[in-house]
Amino acid sequence: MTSRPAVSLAQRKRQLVEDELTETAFRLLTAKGFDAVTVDEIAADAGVSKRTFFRYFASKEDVIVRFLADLGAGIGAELAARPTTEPPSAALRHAVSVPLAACGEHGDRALRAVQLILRTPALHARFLERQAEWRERLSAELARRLDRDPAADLYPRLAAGMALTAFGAVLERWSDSDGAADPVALTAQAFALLAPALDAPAA
Amino acid sequence: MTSRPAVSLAQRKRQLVEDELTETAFRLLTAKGFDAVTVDEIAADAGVSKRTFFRYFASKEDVIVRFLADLGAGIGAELAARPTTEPPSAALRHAVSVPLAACGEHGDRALRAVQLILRTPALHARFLERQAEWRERLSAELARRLDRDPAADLYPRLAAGMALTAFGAVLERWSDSDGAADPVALTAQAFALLAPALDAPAA
DNA sequence: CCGCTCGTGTCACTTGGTGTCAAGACGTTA
DNA sequence: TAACGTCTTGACACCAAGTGACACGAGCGG
Repeated sequence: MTSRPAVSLAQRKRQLVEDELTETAFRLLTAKGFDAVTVDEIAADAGVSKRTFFRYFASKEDVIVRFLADLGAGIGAELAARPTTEPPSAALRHAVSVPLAACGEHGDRALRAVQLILRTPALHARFLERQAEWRERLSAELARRLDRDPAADLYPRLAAGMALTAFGAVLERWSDSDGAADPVALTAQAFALLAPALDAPAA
Repeated sequence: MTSRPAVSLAQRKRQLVEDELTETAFRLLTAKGFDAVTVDEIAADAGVSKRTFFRYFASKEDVIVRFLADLGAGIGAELAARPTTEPPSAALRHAVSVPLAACGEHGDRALRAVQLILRTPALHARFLERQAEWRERLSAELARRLDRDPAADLYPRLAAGMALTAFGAVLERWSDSDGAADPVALTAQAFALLAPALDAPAA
């Protein structure tokens, strides 16, 4: 009777467990603080074993950070999708705006995740690690786009770093304002400041 | 007969233990890799107990990272020492050059520390954490210096981020070149690229 | 000489994280 | 329906990073 589902039952179960784990972790961690909650506690509360928790997440930090990490992972691809005619500052601004805008829309959930991350050293460290990965992708994409030699030329690396500096600054402002500030507007401001360096004629 | 020493015996003993621990950790970690060495091993090799190790260092990462962290901790102070008449790009360049030049002079030791840090995720993460602290100091100092309101103005935060982006990029190049590249020259290049944004007329 | 403080070692403990294995749920085929 | 292979899970043991408590000994002041 029921048509064969596009995703198997097993896959849906897996997704269910992951969601439950994320949900539970989120609730407990925001309520009690990162260090005051053990993985055992999260797992028990979600109705699975500790071992299962680690089959879904690489670390305790991962549950929270993955939230943002997934958003930012696409930055490199966003940049690649921008027309080559666009000056770097505009292309980077658009690439960075995508995850930031997504944050703004996700509302409360994303806000609390960001606040937790920025205020918890362990989470912040993991987040910075992810950013470093994004930076490498961005840098490579910029080098390709502008046909620069990334081994001899500092520009791609610095431009990628500047874009992510803007990203971090905007995220911080947004977090500190409890979501009141507009991420996209802040991004525009930041890139207006960076543009003179980003778009300077080739050295 | 011997005059009362400026530093007490106890203090010198403490320094001795710390140096021995650092030395041992450095040797073992660079030889076998970060994950392949336990704290027990380092402590035993240095002739103390694991407990003592943790009385000197907050974590396994700390032994190595403190190396660089101590260098960079002074960046904020360096900036404060620069004349106010200097444009931001020059002042920041000098502030950042100090620890970088120190790296270049320390020779092999610093180089291997940096390479270990940049290639080991756990160490890299801790290092990024430290950098975030430096950035806050730098940002506050810039705001004071230029009389900008750090709550409303993105400039201090972004400028500090740019300076540290340059710092990181130079460190990476230096590390990848096995110490062949000149850190100070690289820093000059980097800041030449950033200057148009750093020194842009006030928004 | 006595007592004090400080650094250290020992021991026990918590917690993050992993390897292993056996048991159950599911999909497939006969 | 029965049998088979795969995937996921829980239970258990285990390792290593940290931490707290306490007892011991060396140096120092009275």
